Amino acid sequence: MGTTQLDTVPEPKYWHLKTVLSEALDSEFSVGEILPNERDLAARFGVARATLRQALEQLELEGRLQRRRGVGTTVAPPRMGVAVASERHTWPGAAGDAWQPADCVTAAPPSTVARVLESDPEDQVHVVRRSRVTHGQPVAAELVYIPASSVPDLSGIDAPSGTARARAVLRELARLDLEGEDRAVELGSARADDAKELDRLPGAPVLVVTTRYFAEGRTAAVSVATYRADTCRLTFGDSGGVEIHHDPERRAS
Amino acid sequence: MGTTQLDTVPEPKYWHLKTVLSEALDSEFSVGEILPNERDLAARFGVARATLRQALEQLELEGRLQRRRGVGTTVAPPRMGVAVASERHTWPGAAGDAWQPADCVTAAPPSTVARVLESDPEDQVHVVRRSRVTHGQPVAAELVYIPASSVPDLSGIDAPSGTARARAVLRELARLDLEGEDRAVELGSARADDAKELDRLPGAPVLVVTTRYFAEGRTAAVSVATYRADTCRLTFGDSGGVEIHHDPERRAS
DNA sequence: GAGTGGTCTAGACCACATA
DNA sequence: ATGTGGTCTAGACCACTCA
Repeated sequence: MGTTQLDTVPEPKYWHLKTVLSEALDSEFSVGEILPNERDLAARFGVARATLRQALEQLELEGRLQRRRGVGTTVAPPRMGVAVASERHTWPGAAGDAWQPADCVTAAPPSTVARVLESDPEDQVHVVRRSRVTHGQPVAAELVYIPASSVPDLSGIDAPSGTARARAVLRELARLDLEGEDRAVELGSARADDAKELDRLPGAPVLVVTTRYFAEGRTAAVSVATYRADTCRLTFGDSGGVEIHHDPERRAS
Repeated sequence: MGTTQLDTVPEPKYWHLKTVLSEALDSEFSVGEILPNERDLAARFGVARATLRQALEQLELEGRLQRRRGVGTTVAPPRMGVAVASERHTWPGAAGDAWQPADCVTAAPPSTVARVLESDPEDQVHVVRRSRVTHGQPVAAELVYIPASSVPDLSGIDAPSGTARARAVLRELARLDLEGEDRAVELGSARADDAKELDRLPGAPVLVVTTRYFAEGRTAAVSVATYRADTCRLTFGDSGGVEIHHDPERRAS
């Protein structure tokens, strides 16, 4: 009878915990600071460690925390803006892009890539591996799939693999007239190899950016780039993550 | 001595489980089919339910599965391509956009929004709520923050709130000359209100798209759109998720 | 070797949908 | 009423980092 209806929707403990921790992070901690370990935190809040971990996982997903096995849990800096595309379309490897070619092999593409390349899944393509580092931190790993038909004249290149070959293949690709680009972003989880390169555990959340490059009336190349979802904010457009100050009066010393 | 080094890195059970399930989904299940319940599956694979759930969670994150409390786990259809931006810049609410205005209130924006609006966090702004439905399914919820200075002449509008007011405010905003746009995409987790609108549980993974609209040399409006990360693939560029067929010969029958 | 986060277990109860 | 997924517990052991 007298039960006031305050508990209409009993909030899960981990959700409430997340809110409390989130506010504590704002007010009582600064970037880089180390939190108490999970067992202590769980005891302090009077919950099981698994419940506490559920809250921490969400905060890590949101880029508020960084957890490293054997080390501890630290307060993460704000996500960095990473420019993914500007108004100008350019080939991968164009002057001044943020990627560093690592390797190039010849292999059959995954079926999903073969489909957008409109090629036979059996046909081998060039696969250029590149990585992207920002502020001394690895933020993305990329595979560029290039059909042989897009780089017809590879006669001058003798390196069978390695960064030299990667550079050469991209240079050859750039001889085509780029007619357009097309991008898609979706959530994924890091494969074991990507995870290693991104310094995360396998299964870590990543933002997968798939880019199609059009030339000669067809899809001339496809890139699949895997960004760390915890540390990156992908930016599109000319201002690319840089703060804009239209009003000169606000640019005070 | 005789120990062959096969177990260099003992793969976690849930990871192996995820791989096995993923392959089973490809070969033995079709879209919409219901999987056995978690207790049965766990027993079948000889693991605890929590471990099985860890694998299912990853598969759901990747958009392979859909789980609903009280119902069961089903095989998800491929993610739908959702056009987020095209080469042409347009104001929110422009003719033919995919959003449906729901409401409009006046409130102080969150501090993060106030910062990009370069406004005082205390200043109230118009907040238009919109939702986006594709293939009969809610895919995104959006809040558009519009400073009063961007819609100076609201004299003709008497509706204090509701969809009528939302439409009117957007119409007024569109009188400004749009000079540019700026987008950022990052991973987030659904707030309680968004989760409800997206038919998900709070904390569900979402892709947050923040758009700045520039006019009159400043940021005239900011939109924060929250897309379901499990079902959506965000597309950028003119082809917006639609398959392109450059070669007329392939447009058979 | 001590301390951290990561994995795993075997239970229990709850909220929700459906019949 | 039954069955589903969601939450929670109290342990255990493992992999990793670092002093």
